[in-house]
Amino acid sequence: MSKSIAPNAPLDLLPKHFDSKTAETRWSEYWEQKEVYNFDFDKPRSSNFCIDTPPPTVSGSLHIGHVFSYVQTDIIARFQRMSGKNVFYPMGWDDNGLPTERRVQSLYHVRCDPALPYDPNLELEIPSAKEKKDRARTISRKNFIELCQRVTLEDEKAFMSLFRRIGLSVDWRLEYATINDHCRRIAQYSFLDLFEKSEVYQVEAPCLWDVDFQTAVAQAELEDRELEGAFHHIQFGVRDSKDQFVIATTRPELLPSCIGVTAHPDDSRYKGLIGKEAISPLFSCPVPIFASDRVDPEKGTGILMVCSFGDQTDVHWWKEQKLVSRQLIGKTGRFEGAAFGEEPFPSLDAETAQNHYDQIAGKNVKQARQKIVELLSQEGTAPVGKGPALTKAPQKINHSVKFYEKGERPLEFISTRQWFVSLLKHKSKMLAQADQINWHPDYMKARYRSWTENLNLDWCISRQRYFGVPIPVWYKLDAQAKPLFEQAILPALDQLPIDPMTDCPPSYSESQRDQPNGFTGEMDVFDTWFTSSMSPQISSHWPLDSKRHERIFPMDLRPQGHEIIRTWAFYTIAKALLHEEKVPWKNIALSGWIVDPHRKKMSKSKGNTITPSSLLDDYGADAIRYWAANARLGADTAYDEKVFKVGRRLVTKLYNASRFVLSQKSIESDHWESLDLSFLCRLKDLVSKTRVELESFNYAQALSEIEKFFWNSFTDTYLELVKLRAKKGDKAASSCVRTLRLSLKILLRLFSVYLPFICEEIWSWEFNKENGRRSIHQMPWPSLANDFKDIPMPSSDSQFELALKLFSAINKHKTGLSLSLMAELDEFELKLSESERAIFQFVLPDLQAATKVKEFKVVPA
RNA sequence: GGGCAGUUAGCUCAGUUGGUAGAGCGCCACCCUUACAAGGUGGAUGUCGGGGGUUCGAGCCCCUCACUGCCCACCA
Repeated sequence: MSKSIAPNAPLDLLPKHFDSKTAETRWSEYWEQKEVYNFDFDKPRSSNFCIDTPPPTVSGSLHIGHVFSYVQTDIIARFQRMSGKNVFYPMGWDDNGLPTERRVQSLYHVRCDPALPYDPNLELEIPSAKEKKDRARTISRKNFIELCQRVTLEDEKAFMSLFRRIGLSVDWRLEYATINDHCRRIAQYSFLDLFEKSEVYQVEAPCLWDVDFQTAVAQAELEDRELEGAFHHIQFGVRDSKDQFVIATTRPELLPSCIGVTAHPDDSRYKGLIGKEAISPLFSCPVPIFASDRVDPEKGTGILMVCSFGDQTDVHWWKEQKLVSRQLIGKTGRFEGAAFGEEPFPSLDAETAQNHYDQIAGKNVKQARQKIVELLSQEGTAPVGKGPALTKAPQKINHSVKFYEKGERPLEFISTRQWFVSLLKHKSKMLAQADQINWHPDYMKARYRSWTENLNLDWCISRQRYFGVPIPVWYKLDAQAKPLFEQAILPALDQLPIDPMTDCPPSYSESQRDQPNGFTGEMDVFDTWFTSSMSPQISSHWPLDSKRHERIFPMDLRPQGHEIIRTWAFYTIAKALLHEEKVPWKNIALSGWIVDPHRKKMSKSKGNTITPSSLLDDYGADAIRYWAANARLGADTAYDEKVFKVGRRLVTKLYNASRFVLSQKSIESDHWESLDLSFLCRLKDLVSKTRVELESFNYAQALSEIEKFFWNSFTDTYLELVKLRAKKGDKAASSCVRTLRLSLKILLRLFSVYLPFICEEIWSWEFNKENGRRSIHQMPWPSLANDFKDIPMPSSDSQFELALKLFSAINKHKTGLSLSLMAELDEFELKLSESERAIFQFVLPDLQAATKVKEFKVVPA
């Protein structure tokens, strides 16, 4: 604990320098021990301010971006707390999901194989680089999950220690991890509730599929990437005719999956073909030719092949035209076997088709493309004529291709059975919900709107992965032990959380698992957003504790990054709507990004991140917080170490000025000097202004005002003016010493939301004793009613304004003459307006003392 | 292709309802001054992205163009 210092301590008793590192540890422990940030569960909703803290993905990487946005939220939390709110400020860890799986796979060099039995004695060491060159070891799902939990536990500790070090005023009793029992219970209940409301469904249909991770993904997780591709011009024949036409495709390898051909209904070139059947080259497969206004006659050759499935439009045509499916690319991204001449692969020349396809089967997309282009280039492959079906050399183009945001190969549309949440039918409600939320900055709402308006797939929530919350469903098996997916068995609320792979459904016994007429457990887990979209309810314990829920939900503030509006914000709004027809929060604050000097977002994958710990060592937590507080909401910030230096300088100045102020002795008196009151008047304006700014989340503007006041008005002017008077020991001295102390007391509280460590340190020297030894962070925010009561406040700060102006003019004069500011001047001429002359007498004594001017000659301006 | 931001001093950024362009850093000069040399005082630095318009007056309002970043769409 900090050594306690008597009021009006001589300067030399106060430590000369501020040791930020020891102060950070000391005060973090103090706040924890004194429960300074604890939420009071007994208070009514109206007195609470609830924050839906983003649970960071604990994937091992800590970077300066984490510090940036979390500090911004902390400033708002601290302000609300000092404004009298009972602040609910939890911290969660988003630990389940792919980032953790990937980390475990690479750290331990393992892969999960759900078919393997659990090995309770598995001991894994972190392998050497040499061992990592061998094939990865396969382990059971349960062993794999245990490894994930081991890794995330370590990561969570590192995150927690960073967050404590930067002084987040989190109530750590409210900590959660999205894989823990409580979160699994809430996520699974969410599913049960949606199931009951018929807002979830399962369907076997073409879904977005990542062939590397071998899982379905949702529309929100897509990313377009610009890739080099090529238009391949391929000749098709027409059945019972000598006609031919040429399609253009970037995916020639899908030729064996061709299920149709389409052109625009108004395209005169192809009008005559509509309704006929096209014959594909190599496979001689007859497919219908139909018209569609989705075809752009300008693009390619204006006629194209529909495959199962090249893209979402193919899926659309497949459904619309009731085409057959000729899915050939399997879940691993390789072409599966097919028998040509049999349904669904008819062929007018089955033998040749099979011969061609045998050269494709087993290949991945890239290899298959190469092979098929090679085949199409052979003479005689054209359905009409004797040339190659590939009518000309491929034309290179750049086009955007859909990827899973974490994936490395383009997504495929693959038909699989997946669970979905209905969203498309709620679009208009989803848009209306957004209008009930205040967006900061306001223009960010447009991103939510455009995403919602353009949404074209329901939310695929099932993932074929391992480290996640299991979908709480079992299925009945028929007499052949085939699952009856439409006969889902759901657990009761009080059974949750469950794992259908190890838990048994009600009224069944474990011996019936996977047996004829028994049951089978759902293997899939939820999309991680399915759990994190419940973060407000995870905190409010819906539906388990309705009293708590009502006191916390809807929350007051959701802070988050603008890149996850379409995921986290969107899904959270959706869940609150579907579960309770409510909005999850009143406000959403979107923080900007940290960008590198080239204005690129800092991210681990780009390798341009900065680790916070060395910066914290060099500049101290308060200085780092100062940097974060400088950026407005929504605005991206260039990483610039100069700002840390400015922050450190502010901390030092605050420390030194406070040492001076608190070492001044004063006598009992209620006398106030006019100039002192004038200065307080200016401070009063600052107090009102900053409150307004902070209430609307404009922490950066408020800081700039406070800082400006502190440097220009307080340390550079007022303090210099009264420095000598303060030592006199009379009534006038008492007035300025009380003014200094009051100002400091107010300024420290204003700064405390930004610089909690230095402010607590200074507060502990003396002010804490006046208030029953409370932390500065438990003090009320400065207010006109409390801090200025019993002080005869003037109506304006004109006297101080004049003093500031004259003091600066005299300093300028001395500097111009290369004189020390302490140099004496015999005479100085002041040009004053009439109103200035009227108040000059109140400014004169301190001005004279501070400037050492023997005589002022006042002339009219 | 549609949309949202941004473009202000060498750098990073403020600029409230239209009223004589700002801060910090950097640079230069001066000052060892009893809270602070991890300091202080002062100085120089701008066609406010280009063009047009409204207005007595535009960094701010309107139109237009350019560039940067992002969001969304297209994806044969």
